[in-house]
Amino acid sequence: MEFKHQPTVTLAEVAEAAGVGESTVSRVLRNHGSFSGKTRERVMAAVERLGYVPNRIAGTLASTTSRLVAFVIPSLSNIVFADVLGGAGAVLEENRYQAVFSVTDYDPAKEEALAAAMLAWRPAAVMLAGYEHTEGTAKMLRASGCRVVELLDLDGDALDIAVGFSNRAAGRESAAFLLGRGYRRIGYVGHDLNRDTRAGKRFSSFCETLDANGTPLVAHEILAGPSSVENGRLGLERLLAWATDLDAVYFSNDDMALGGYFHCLAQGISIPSQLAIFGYNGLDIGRAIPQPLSTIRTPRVATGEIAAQLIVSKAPPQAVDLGFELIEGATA
Amino acid sequence: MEFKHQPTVTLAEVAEAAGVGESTVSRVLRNHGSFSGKTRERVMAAVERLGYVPNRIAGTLASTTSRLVAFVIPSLSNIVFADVLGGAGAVLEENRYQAVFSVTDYDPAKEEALAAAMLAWRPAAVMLAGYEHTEGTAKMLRASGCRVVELLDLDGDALDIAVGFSNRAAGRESAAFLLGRGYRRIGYVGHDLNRDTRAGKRFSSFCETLDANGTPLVAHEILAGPSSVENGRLGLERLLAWATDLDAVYFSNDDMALGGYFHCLAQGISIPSQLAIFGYNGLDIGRAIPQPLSTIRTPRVATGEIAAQLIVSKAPPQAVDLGFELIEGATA
DNA sequence: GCCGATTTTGGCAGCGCTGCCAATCTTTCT
DNA sequence: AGAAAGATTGGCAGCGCTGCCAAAATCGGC
Repeated sequence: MEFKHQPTVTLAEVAEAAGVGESTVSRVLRNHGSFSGKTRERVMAAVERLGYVPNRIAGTLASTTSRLVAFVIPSLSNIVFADVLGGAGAVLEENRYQAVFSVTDYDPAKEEALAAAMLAWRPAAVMLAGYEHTEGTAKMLRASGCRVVELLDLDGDALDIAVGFSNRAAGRESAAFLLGRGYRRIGYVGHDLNRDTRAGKRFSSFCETLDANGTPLVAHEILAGPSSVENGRLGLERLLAWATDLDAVYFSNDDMALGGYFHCLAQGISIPSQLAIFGYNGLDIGRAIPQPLSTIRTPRVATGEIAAQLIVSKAPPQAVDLGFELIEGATA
Repeated sequence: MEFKHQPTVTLAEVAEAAGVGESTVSRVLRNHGSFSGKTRERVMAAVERLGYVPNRIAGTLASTTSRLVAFVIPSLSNIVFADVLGGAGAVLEENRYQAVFSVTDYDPAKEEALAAAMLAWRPAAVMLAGYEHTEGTAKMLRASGCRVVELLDLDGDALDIAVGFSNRAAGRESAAFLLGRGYRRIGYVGHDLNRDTRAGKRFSSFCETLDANGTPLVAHEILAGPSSVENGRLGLERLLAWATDLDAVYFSNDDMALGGYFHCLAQGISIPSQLAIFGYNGLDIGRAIPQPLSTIRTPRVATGEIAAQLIVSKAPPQAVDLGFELIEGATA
């Protein structure tokens, strides 16, 4: 059994107490339509006296319009999604929208199930990470008629709105930067790419760029789990165990790169002279370590904000490229 | 204007298509009550054919029971709350509950407004951080009749359910640990304590413990902004500028402590011989740095999980102490 | 093949609010 | 003062679903 509410004050009771009609109370409370100043006062007094809290469930049903925005994100422990959620949440709050979320754990099947559960709330919009959805998910979203926002990726075809940046471009520019600095024997340390397809896109375009330069990737180490500092450390340790003459390593993101950085610190490998390190995301912590991390800063909070704004303002379908910024730190 | 849905399939249409009554469809879909196997098949076929997605708004209204759980948290960029949210979200998902959230930015007035907005959704429970709420918030929550869970703090009186651990005990044990290691000239670097009252509790009981030992806190530096690695670095730099003979520094949390650690690394201050560092939270990254951070590990994910379980299982009012673990790293 | 017990069903009144429309009250203008 | 134009109101039918209850179908045993 679900939780059953104790009897609460209803709009009808407020109307009764204020000696006005229900619709009048509704108008006053939503500040919509016209009513006199004294009516307003009487209604507000009754609301105050009875401690009335409007029932949004009923309101949403009656108006068949929704101010819910559903987020279906891969993970919350990954700061990236927390940032996006935070950025979007702030904008939605200002506009009296409500954010609902669920976490897929990078599992497409789970994404489909959760998206379906979300649609049952008849949200104004559903926000998801990236373009890689099951066919069922895509079909369901299209049929739902609600707005769909795909976040943090622009390499693909959007269902409706897309906000983010190109991961392929990020991979490409990372490679170009390292090549420009003269590094030639480059390795890669990453986490599970089947699940994090955006990291996969970065990696493949990174490799293509190296190939085009005639200096293909020398070695890579891919760990099964999610990205983490510890996995980054471990990954670099393993990579260096057999690829002994690397001059630079590209990491799937800053968490991993920090792990690599710490490994070097602990092993006395000097950065960047012996080994250069390059990350992805531009986390704040990367700027606070003794040698600021060379990385690409992504507009995570802005992605959430813009996405929310587009929904709130009922913008037409579009893809918004927020770009990213390459940060020349001290590690590469 | 809010988003208006395109006409969707309703339960009545499914009933019509399947040639059964509405209540029968409802029973089959919720797997509740009795119905024959062939009826089930016919209903499911119609559902499939029409692409029916139940409307939870209507269902919730009709049943006056809710499977929404509202989170009112101070911040999402602080990993602590993201962890709690993640832990709770997983459990709620399994039980077909839905998480809704909003972010107060550590502002009690905003918390009150957001709590009110949340109650309008008639959630089964509201989860908040700690005990420090405005009187209005407390009154509203009590009157709502919905379950209330206060998280991450046990030093105070719970409105209904509390899940977490004692921040005062954490502060005390941190002090005792440092004293036990022989440190006597101890300083503190923290972030805005008026807003983060849990950090405030740790700090005050930390100081009390030092006082009781006859070796009061030597110096402290409190930064205005939120906790961050950069603020930790800056805070320690400032502290050491005038408190030159400290032998240990207690930080308001691991983010700050990491900043301090990096400052020492960059300045060639050897840890812990010249200066010991102690944090709070037990973030993973603290274990991946060359010298594992000495800190207190808090059960953040478990806090969320347990809180969600108590709500799902309709547990009676109670305070659950999940404790914490002091980690003897290499920095103190 | 009939009767009571049990399982399946359908009908329909709400859940609490909003949207629409008609009714009432004020103003304003001639 | 009388009429037209506006400004305020209240009534009430839903929004789509669930809960309750009675009706219909099925079952079992003699």
